[in-house]
Amino acid sequence: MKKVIVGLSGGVDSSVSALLLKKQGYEVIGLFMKNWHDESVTISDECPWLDDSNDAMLIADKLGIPFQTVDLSEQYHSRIIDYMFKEYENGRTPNPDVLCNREIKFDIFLDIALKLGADYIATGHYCQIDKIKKDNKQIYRLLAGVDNNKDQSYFLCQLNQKQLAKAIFPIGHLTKSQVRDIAKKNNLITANKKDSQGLCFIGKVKLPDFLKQRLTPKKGKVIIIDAEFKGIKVDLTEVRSKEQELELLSAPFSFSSKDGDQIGQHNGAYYFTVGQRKGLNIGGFSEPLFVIETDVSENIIYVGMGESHPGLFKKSLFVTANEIHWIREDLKIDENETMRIEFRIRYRQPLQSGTLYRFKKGLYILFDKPISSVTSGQFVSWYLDDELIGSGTIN
RNA sequence: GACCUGGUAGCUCAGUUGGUAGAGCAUCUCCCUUUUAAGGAGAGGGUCCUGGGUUCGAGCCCCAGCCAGGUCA
Repeated sequence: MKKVIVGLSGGVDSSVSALLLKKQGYEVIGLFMKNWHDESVTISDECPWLDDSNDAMLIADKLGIPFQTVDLSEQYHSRIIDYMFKEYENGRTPNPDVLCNREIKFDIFLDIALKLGADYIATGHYCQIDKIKKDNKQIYRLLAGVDNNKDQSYFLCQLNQKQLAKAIFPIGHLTKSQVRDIAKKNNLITANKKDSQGLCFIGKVKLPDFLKQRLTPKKGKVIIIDAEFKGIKVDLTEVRSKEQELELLSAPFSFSSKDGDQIGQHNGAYYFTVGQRKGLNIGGFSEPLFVIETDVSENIIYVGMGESHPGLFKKSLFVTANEIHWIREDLKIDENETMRIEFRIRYRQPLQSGTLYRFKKGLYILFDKPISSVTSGQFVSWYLDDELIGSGTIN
């Protein structure tokens, strides 16, 4: 009998995952990860993990499976929190939950599970794994969850073959409402529990407040860039190669404080991110203002008025060579090769179509249509149909 | 110094022939969502510059003053 260790979070998805594994005949063990202690930065009034671990325990009890708790907060701190602060400090916008899967759930947690003698680990993610044989080699495909509204493949975009080989996603073929129905029919106490939100393991936080723990407030200028400003237009007349064209199209704007009027002050450019609307605290305009660029070294925020301001849109993005990640290494393209793909640059974004271009320095994606708020530090993941085949950090 | 224009929610402004005020933006809350964002719904918020006067009644009319911007000497 194969042994599976399931990460029980105390939510309905992992509860049903454990239940289904049990019904499929696996030897199932529930493991609860505690990764965060500090309640001072969360918004919710109560101690979130205490309820969750309690629910996880009750589920394990109900299913008649062994249950354990592990405290990975030290590793979570060094691998996720530190990364987060470093990225924000550099003016990028990290995605800690993508990292959490790569570094915690499918690395440290996986190790623990293997040491406990597990054959697999399982989580309640809405995504699926498919196995194929190619050249006599076993290949694992990461597929989107059937529930189009809940597909969480994006958060697993940094996993590799080794990790996928050990992973089971028992609810990926179900919709959220089916999962809840199963939970109800089996009298699981988590059946009607609200979906978890906020940072994985930490919960809801107000980001600027969270960042203030380590990034000290610094007053700086907010400058408005006119929609007609010539520095926004990309001049392609002198372009000689595709690589050069893509470089220009994906480059960040290099505004200076003279390119527009100062309309206000902020408390630190690194608290803001491209595409952001709320929190600027500047009114008096006929349309909302959006951040179109932040300059952390000069501590300046550049904004534009209206959601269709040209400064919000990009035609291309770049991933440096060492940050390209292929889940399907057998499909990876070499230098000077291209590939038609679909992609998304954030969770729940509808898939966009575009073309990959691989050069020595890295990988470009040329979008079929301009995309708003392309944010450095975020992950782009690319797909063939519903299979996620690779990802990278947006430069 | 004279004249002109304006002083209405945090900001930018609208308020018809006088009947005790509105819009956008901002803010807050909720929803959505394993938080880059965005998006959706709702809410709060005004001595209508001050002091007089006319009127049953004034943000709107009259007078004086204060403040801001402008024009002319």
